[in-house]
Amino acid sequence: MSMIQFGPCTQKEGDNDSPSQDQPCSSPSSCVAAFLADPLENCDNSSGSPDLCSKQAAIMPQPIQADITSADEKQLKCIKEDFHQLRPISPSILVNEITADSVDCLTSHALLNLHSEQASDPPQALRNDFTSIEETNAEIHVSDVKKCAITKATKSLGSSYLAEEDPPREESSFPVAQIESKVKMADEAKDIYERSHDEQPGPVSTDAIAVACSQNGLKSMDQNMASYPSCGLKDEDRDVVGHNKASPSTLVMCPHGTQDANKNRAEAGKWPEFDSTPQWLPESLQDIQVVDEHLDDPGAICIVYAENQIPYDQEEGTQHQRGMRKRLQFEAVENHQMSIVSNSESSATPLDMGTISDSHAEAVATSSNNQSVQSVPGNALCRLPLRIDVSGQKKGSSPVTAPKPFGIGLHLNSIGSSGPINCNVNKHDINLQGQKSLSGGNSQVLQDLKNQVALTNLKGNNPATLTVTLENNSANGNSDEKHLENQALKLPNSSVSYQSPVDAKPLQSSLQSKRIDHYVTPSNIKRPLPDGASKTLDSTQISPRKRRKKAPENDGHRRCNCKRSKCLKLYCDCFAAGTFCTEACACQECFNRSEHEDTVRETRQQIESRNPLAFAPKVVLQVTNPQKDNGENKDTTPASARHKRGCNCKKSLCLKKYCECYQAGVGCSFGCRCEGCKNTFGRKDGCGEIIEIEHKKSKEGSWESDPSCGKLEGIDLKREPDGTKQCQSRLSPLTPSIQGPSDVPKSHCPASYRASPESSASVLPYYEGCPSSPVDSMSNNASEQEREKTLSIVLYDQEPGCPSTVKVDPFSPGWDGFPDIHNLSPLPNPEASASCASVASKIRKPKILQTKLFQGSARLSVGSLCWRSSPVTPLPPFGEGKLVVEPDSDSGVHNNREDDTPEVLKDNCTPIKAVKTSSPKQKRVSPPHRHLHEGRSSSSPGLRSARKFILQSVPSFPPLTPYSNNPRGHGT
DNA sequence: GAGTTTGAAACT
DNA sequence: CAGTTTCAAACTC
Repeated sequence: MSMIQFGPCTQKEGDNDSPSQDQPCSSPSSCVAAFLADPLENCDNSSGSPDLCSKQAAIMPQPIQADITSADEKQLKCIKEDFHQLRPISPSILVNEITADSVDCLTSHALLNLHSEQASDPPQALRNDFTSIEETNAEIHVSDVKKCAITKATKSLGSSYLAEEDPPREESSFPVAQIESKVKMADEAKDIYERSHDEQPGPVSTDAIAVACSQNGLKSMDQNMASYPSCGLKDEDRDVVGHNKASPSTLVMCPHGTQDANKNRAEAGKWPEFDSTPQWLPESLQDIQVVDEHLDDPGAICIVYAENQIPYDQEEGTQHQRGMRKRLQFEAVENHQMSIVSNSESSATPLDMGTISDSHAEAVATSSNNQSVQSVPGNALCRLPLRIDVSGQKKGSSPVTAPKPFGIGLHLNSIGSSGPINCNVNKHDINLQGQKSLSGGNSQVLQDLKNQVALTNLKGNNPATLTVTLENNSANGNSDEKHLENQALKLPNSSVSYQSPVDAKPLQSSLQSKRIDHYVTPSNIKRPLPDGASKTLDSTQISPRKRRKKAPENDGHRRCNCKRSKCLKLYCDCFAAGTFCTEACACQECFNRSEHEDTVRETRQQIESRNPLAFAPKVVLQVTNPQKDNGENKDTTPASARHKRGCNCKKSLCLKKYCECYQAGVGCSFGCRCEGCKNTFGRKDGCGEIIEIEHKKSKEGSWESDPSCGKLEGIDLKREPDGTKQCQSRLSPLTPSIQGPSDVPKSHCPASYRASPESSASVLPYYEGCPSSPVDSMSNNASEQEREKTLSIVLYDQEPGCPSTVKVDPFSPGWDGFPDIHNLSPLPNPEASASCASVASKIRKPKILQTKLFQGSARLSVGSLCWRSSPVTPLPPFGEGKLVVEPDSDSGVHNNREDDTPEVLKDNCTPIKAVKTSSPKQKRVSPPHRHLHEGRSSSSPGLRSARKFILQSVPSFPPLTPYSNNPRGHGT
């Protein structure tokens, strides 16, 4: 079918001459953008003016709107043709679906529109379309999960349709009321459009979303097209299109680079007549604007979210008319790296998926308010590095390009937990909470949203807080969801919270860098929801104790139980998470309420003054940048998560939730000062399981006793005076595994992990993306163990430095999720270094190389990720964690950006401070750089070769560079 | 459910 | 910066 049109999304390998133009569909979002753009691309083919069509359509960076250039007869024709072709497919629908599923928080609105406006479209058609889409996905690199999401979305649509015709068959489906509201909104938009149309034929205001497809326009398109089969255009439609007057809901996706945008802007004045682009955009597009403004980030996709589109029922009227837009920029994360799913096919990053689906759900939820959202695709992890462009939001001015997402972070304290998806974007804070099963606790959710919004406002500077929480309602989850879950992470609950660090600083910094940190909070992990946690109960009515017990699980949101801190200290999870306490909290004398906003703000500031990172995510999920998402990297996993500061466990062995690392479901890192670490997610040694082997040999009693240890031999764990473990490698530097090409990749994974737990390690917690989730691994213990052995050994060898010995200052600038090679090298103690030196030294490479190695390993080691977590490791009761996905450390290498460090971290943490914060008590030896050098020099050829291999095999991470499949863009 | 343990956060 | 205290969650019984 016409679906072929979408094919381009994948990028034409051959066509990618102009970076700006061709954006690889590295990430779902990007794919989506491409998707949208595709139709236009077709134009290219036909018209011969490739750039024009596609660019116009896609480009539209912010100001976009105006981009639509003069109507070229030819183009018009082309457009018409394209349109005609698309028509059958109902591109808009497709877009909507895709958007909903793939784009975070973007599409819900569009979806609604669909329901309201496109009721006429047969669900089946949609399904068909989706099917086509799914087919297309392969090219697009959409993971299966995503596909599922799409499918689900489709179903949802279908249900929606049904709903219109036949009221709510499903609770989760869009209620008629919503539809009506949507219609109403559309009407309003239309009115606005008309008015504006009369008033402003000219350039589109910043608010207006580029693609002039107003809802009306879409509607007209859909409705009117029928009457104009030939071209599907009507005068009316033309007008709509031609006038920038994009309705608030207008969404534009522009895969193209800024340049194009500028170009379009220049032409903006011409608008009118017809610019095909806008018109052709699907409705969904109307709602969402995706702009790729980043020159440096070819793959990055910026999504603009019109505030007015936020479906808050309450705010419908006002918001619609507002020119403010919220822009989400999704960095096209290379799915591979992030890909969680075991599915080889899925190149899509879990994050993306989660984001998408969540967004979808979220959007729906938002629009519907209390309505439950059904189609939340489950647990897909959102690894998508999101970028929210907050800058432009408040004022509606042209959106400023948001800084590339550094990553996703989990705040251990983050409240958001399971279930709800919160997208708080800046001022308006699009705080959407979509719950799969909204049947209950809506009020609570609402309250939470309010709180968050309030909080966001409170944060003021805070550019944006996006919290996406995917809650896995196994109970309620439909098969699709479950399916997604399975594919995705198998996390019981995964939540992604995207939060700006609560404060302005981060914001500021982000503004500077134009980036925002993304925090992912798998709250689910941390605290699985109990069944029914409907927490509409008034907390006050419940005894503190009861509440306390209940609180944690509520609707997935963490509830505090503070008694003395007044919820104004970091002890308070709510406060720490940057949210207000809710009724569900059992806290006493709580000041963390909207009523005390000022107090809260002040307190926060105070705390931040003390520790700039206080509100930063505790766990950083580092996303490797998939440079090339050619589909080659399907198996690579993306990221790793580490507790920034590291834990300091003494007695819990990092096997209990006392341990923040464990709680967050991440392995301990070098930054941890824990003693006797047995974190099943990964040991701080970096050696992870590898080191365990040595335990037997090691003198450390605790370690020796560790049953888990001993898998691997050849490495000695040595404990440092401070309790940290040192590992001495007895292994020969070169192990067969290393040499073996096939093994190399896997082996790398661990290494990466070890390399810089905090820094760049890009290994995601197994649960997140590892195909071999704990469960899986458990099933495959034998093989897994064996593999681990091999891997561990290899890793060891490859490890730049003795993992255990190497300590990275979590807070060091490099740390922030970026692998700071600087930090990597050092051996804590001479002895350790010496012991490790033999091995490590051989391994060591230039910082950059190491980084790449990590990245590569991350990517390559889907299995490796798993590897970290012991196969046997039970699924930890994940709690909420704040996971931040940060850009690849090494991205810097590829990246033009000078500093990849997340803004939050960057700004707030000076090295000194960082250090201070990170480890007051920990004994860390700053890594002697010399070691690094020595290591390099001494590195054995074999090792070198191994690394080389790694580097070669692993696509460089374009940290900041857009994730594009397009090789060109990376310049690798 | 009460009490204990634990480790982060806060304080000195 | 290190040590101590406070705090609330996690855990145990």
